[in-house]
Amino acid sequence: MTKPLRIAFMGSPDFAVPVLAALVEAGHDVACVYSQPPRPAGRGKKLRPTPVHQWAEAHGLEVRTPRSLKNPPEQEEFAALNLDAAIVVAYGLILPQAVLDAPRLGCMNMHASILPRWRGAAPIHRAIMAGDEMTGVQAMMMEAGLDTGPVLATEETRIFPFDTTGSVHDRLAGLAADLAVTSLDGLATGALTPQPQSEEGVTYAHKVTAEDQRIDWTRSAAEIDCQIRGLSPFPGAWFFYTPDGESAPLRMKALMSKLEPGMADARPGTLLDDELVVQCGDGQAVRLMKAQKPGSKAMDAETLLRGLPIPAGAQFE
RNA sequence: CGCGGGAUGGAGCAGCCCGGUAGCUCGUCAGGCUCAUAACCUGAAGGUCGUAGGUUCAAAUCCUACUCCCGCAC
Repeated sequence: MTKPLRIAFMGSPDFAVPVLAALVEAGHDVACVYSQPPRPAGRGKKLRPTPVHQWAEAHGLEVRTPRSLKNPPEQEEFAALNLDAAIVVAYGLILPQAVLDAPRLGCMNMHASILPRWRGAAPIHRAIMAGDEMTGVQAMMMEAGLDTGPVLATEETRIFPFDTTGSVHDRLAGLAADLAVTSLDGLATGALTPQPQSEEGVTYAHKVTAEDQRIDWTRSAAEIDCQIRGLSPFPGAWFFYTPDGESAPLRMKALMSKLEPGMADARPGTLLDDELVVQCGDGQAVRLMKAQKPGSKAMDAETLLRGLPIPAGAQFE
């Protein structure tokens, strides 16, 4: 690094924490950390500060949690920080033009996809659910549009058949931390020049909704496998299973899977053996490697079946 | 006070409604069988039944409070 910069960090979830930590580690002067306000979350509706908020506080950094940056007083306070740059990672608030323009070098965003594919809120989930084989992180300069700005630097990584959103999330967070430091450096020295995004191949990574989470066993095995891994460990793909002699269906979460050969004449959702191989809609099948039943933790298939045997021929819905 | 489920040897569960000597599937250890094995056979160790009180001749089981965990909602 040439010389320390005076920066603000804006971020909220776990993904952003390693980036903040790396910037602090690199010796930059973090004048202020912006994060989403604490919200009622978890079981008893307790107010919970975001992971970035907690980390910043634990490390003695000033934290601001405005509900919005649209009002002038908030923008003036931001401008008064007299920043070289702001680094934004999954902050969750829209930055108005006045904020984007305030830092001397502008606002740099770390995004978890190869743009312009998967602009928006849930790029990792969407990339895995769509069956993408490659993804990555990018450093880009922010504009008014949603993830439309020119790109400074890219770090790619493969998505393997055994990857989940959790594993890719962690890998990308590490890459993002390194890339943020080098990109900020390159931006300051002029070694890196922002390049406009391609106008082709634009897709949007919409937030994961309740409809995305229910497994439809008539879909293809490949689609279901991607859905399960793309929603693992959070929020989890699920289905219903009603054990023999029970009236109430169990809401089961599927958290890891892999493709298996199916049976031509089996109905989708049928168990082909007593080890959680489930027939899907295209004649193929998926094996559930990790799952969770109501009230308990996620377990690997063998452990789950020890307490809850599920026989061949059972039906998932 | 948002709704509901749960806590039982190392792991996953049953037993609780209708109080009365702690059970299942695994794992571990020892021995056996086998060319051999994560396979099979035999045996053993291992639990103050989440914590604290209460009711009772007697509490895993009934009552009260608390702690932690899970799902939904958010």
